[in-house]
Amino acid sequence: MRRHFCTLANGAGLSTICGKGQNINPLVNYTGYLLRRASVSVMSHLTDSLAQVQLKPSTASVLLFLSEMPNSSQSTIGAALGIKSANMTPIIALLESQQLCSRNPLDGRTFGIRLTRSGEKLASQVREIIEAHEQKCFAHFSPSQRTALKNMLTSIHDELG
Amino acid sequence: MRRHFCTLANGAGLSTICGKGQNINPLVNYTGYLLRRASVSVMSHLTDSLAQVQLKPSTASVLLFLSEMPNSSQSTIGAALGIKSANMTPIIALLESQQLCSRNPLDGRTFGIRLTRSGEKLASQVREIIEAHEQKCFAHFSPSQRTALKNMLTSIHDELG
DNA sequence: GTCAATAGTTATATTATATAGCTATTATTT
DNA sequence: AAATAATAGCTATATAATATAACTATTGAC
Repeated sequence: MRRHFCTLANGAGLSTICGKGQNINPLVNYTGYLLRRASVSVMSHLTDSLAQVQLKPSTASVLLFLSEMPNSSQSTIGAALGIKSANMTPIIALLESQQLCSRNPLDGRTFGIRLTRSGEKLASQVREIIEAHEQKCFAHFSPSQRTALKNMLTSIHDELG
Repeated sequence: MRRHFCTLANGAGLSTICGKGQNINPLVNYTGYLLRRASVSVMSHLTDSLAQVQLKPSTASVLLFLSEMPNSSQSTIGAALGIKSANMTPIIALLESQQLCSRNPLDGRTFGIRLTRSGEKLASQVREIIEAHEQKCFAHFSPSQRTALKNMLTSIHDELG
């Protein structure tokens, strides 16, 4: 079920150089392009990793969020994860239909969402899967490099916010 | 036409800390998550920027590629940019329908794609738009930080390739 | 010359986004 | 307290970027 995100000629990566020291892909000079390509690669690997528990990345992110922030409302989850309420609805509906969470009214229009026992169990599995996934994607960086990377990625998001 | 990619509560960024020094979003510990969020923010800004020339990011990337690698075949473009041939077809068809490129048979099954005069002109505009976009997204980093970031993003992609 | 690989196309599916419009409820403001 | 605004959630629907599978025609290899 492996996605073929890397389709560069002869299976080469973005850093591939051809004969005369000239790059195959002129877009690699753009940081935004490299960010996008890296993200697609990592998301593809994540999708594959999560397939063993039949979760999509977005659903898994909600599950993990709920595991650490129990009884959050849909709007709180969406605000934190950048998921609009219109797109939150089917995610929660799916989790609920699989008895992974339940909805408890907080007031007349708001529900607190809680993971069930099996929801918590699945969240633990997801945590393990993601640890391995992160290992695979980023283990070749030193701790200080990883910290620097995380800070830069955070600031990119915040700068555009 | 601005997309609302940042929907965090009170408009806060990923680095937001709440009362007790505890983070709102437990997922920010994952590098892959931060990479994804940063990429979505940047792509959203790019989409908005390219709207003035009525191009989508994928179409614009093909245009830029062709501008620097003229007479490439669809499969070559796709291999370099990570676009499958099935998805390449409508992109080239669109560019051709707008007289931005032309297809010249290289042999019985392969076409070399060349930008037309107006295709080259549009590519120049795109280059300017992207320079400004990159400036907006990454100007707050020092040159050495930007170099480090680009190297890390490249290695992430290559590591998974 | 046969067979395998490649270039390109078509049709279609999936995931993550987005908008607009709606109801019901809660909060604010006179 | 009544009127109005804001919020929570839902439905329907659209778009962009992926993906697969099946197909034709052509080229390359043994």
